[in-house]
Order: sequence, then C-alpha cells, then structure tokens
Amino acid sequence: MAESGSEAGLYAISVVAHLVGTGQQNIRLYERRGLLTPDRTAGGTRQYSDADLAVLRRIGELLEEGLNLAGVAKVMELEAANARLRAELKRARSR
DNA sequence: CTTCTGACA
DNA sequence: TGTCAGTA
Repeated sequence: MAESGSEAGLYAISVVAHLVGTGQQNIRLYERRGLLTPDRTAGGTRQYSDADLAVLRRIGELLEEGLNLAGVAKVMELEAANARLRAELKRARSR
C-alpha cells in the first residue's frame, strides 16, 4: 500500500536533498564524482529513483564513517563487484 | 530546475 | 577535502 500507482519512486533533487539531510549542491557533486547516475528528463532535470535514494543514504553513512568521496566510490564499486560474483557463485553451485 | 564561482571548517 | 551560499 505504500505506493500509489504511477509516479512511485521518482524524486526531484530538492526532495532527496531533504530526505538525506544534505544540500542540493552536494548531491550534484556526488554525481559529478561518479557516485550516482540519476536519470535525466529532456530538460536536464535529474530524476532520482528509489534505488538512487538508497545510494544517497549509503553515501551519507559512509561519509560519517570517515570515508571521503573517493572511498565511497570505491566501496560501492567493490560491493557491485561482490554482488556480481555472488550471483555467479550461486549459479555455479546450482550447476 | 541547472551550472559555476567563491569561501569556510 | 567536503560543504554551503550566492549567482547567471
């Protein structure tokens, strides 16, 4: 019941900025640093999905743990690689 | 809404 | 280095 129909999971930058507790400029900086890749509308407006919002929350936590933006990017890169390997491992086991 | 520049902790 | 503020 959480989502109602059509525009579930799409947020403007002002909304996500408030949700993660940071400024809009910082979120744009994260994207420039390669930490984030939100979809863009034809007019150039960023549209953040629910997954993007989760990533932004993860960025905030990692930053509080003392990592810099480069470290955050590395962690998420490794996590993506880990998930990929885990999926391949699961595939190999079932075979 | 976007981008850029400048200043601060 | 990351964040915030003001501007075009």
